[in-house]
Amino acid sequence: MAEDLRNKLGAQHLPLRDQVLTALRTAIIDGDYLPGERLTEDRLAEDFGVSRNPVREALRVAEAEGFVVILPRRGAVVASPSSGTIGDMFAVRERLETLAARLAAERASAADVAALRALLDQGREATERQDLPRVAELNSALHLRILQISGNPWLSSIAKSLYLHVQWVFRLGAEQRAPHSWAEHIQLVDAIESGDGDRAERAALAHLDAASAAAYENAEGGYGAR
Amino acid sequence: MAEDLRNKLGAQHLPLRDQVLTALRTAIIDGDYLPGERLTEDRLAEDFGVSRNPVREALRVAEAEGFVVILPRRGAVVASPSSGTIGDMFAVRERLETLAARLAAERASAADVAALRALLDQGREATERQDLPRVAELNSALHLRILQISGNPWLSSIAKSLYLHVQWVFRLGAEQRAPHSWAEHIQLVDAIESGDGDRAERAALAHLDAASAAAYENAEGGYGAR
DNA sequence: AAATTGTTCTTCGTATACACTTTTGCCGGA
DNA sequence: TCCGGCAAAAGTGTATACGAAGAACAATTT
Repeated sequence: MAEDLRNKLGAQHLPLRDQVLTALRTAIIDGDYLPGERLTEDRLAEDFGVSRNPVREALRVAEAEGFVVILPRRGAVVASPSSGTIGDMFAVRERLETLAARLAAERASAADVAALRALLDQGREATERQDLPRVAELNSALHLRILQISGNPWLSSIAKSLYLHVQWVFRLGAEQRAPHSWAEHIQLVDAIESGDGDRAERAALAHLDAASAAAYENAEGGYGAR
Repeated sequence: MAEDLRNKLGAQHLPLRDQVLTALRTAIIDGDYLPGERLTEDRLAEDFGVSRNPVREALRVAEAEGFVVILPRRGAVVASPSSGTIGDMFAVRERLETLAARLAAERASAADVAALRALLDQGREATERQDLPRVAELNSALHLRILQISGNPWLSSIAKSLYLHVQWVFRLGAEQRAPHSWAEHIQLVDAIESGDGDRAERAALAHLDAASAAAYENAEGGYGAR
């Protein structure tokens, strides 16, 4: 069986449109392109060094993901993360991530738990080093991993896109909460390891409530501008 | 603010890519393009009578929505609705739509309830006429409306895309359950009208459990083919 | 029969063109 | 000065063509 499709030449070829999409997302999340900013196709094409076509295709997906808003004949502008309030986002996360925690608890293998523990360690270390961007990154990695362990592809794909927005809100403000939340992560992983779905769900809920409260506090000043 | 952007001339112009996307989705949902079928850009362009560009852009979004799978350098094939099992889908719907029902109960205006009742009536009538496609359509319309009434844009947008897949599974099999489920819909709308969030959530849950059971029964034979 | 080579089909990206809309900036007039 | 309106500029939407590269499949050779 020549099942080496994974290593075929073309399979590892990342189409430009995907690279552009990734670059565009990170640029938006990192605040290089600010909410409300106009994104003309020519400008993006130049920024990324490609032609208009890959840019256009990336823009359509970015729109579907909610990172840009496209008005017919007027072009794309960076969406406002506040549109779709923070509270609404947390309400959905609460439903989704608690389910993920429960499923993960019921299905996690020893290897899965080990991977989570490893992330936990790296997170603690990064926290000690006060490396906030890294902490935020590991925070995302941990949650994404739990989603994946849950084994529910719908959950996983929905939450993945949702989580990019979480990061966006995070970066624009409450990054300093990340260290604080790390203790809750340990509770969550412990609960998953125990295999107790109810307990895992409770831990996830507690974590989200705390994060939500912090986000609100932090948002008092920040958003809604434009 | 003179935010009359909605009624500007160009604003009501539907770009071809959007029309193509809609047509593509319905073609897939209706089974005109079958799971596993190869979709070459030229073929689609010809089918829809447009050039390749709008097709490509529509394909990227369809991929993001999970209706097609795109393999680099090999093109797009229609996804299998079974990928991401039915059970997984219902698990997510349960979390999301119960929340929607609760929020809708808490926020529904009299006009909202009236709109739901109107859909209910149309549904009853279509059921009596044994017009199954129409019943399925109204079923979606009702659920989508509840989502919208919930007022949570995240919930709404996520569930909207999820619901297209629900329809897909539906059409490929369990369409005959729709009439049966109509009684549950009445319960649900009653609960929403009452303003009792808990009760609405319970009604939504009951509805989903019944739908899930029916889907399972119906799926025994059907999917996973190819 | 197995391996190799060619041929063809497609996708991917670029470039170009052009119609049509929106935006902008300028101008003259009140 | 401020206003309205008009014309140029900018930008999107769509179509088309072309070349490069990979994948699929058939033909050929070993």
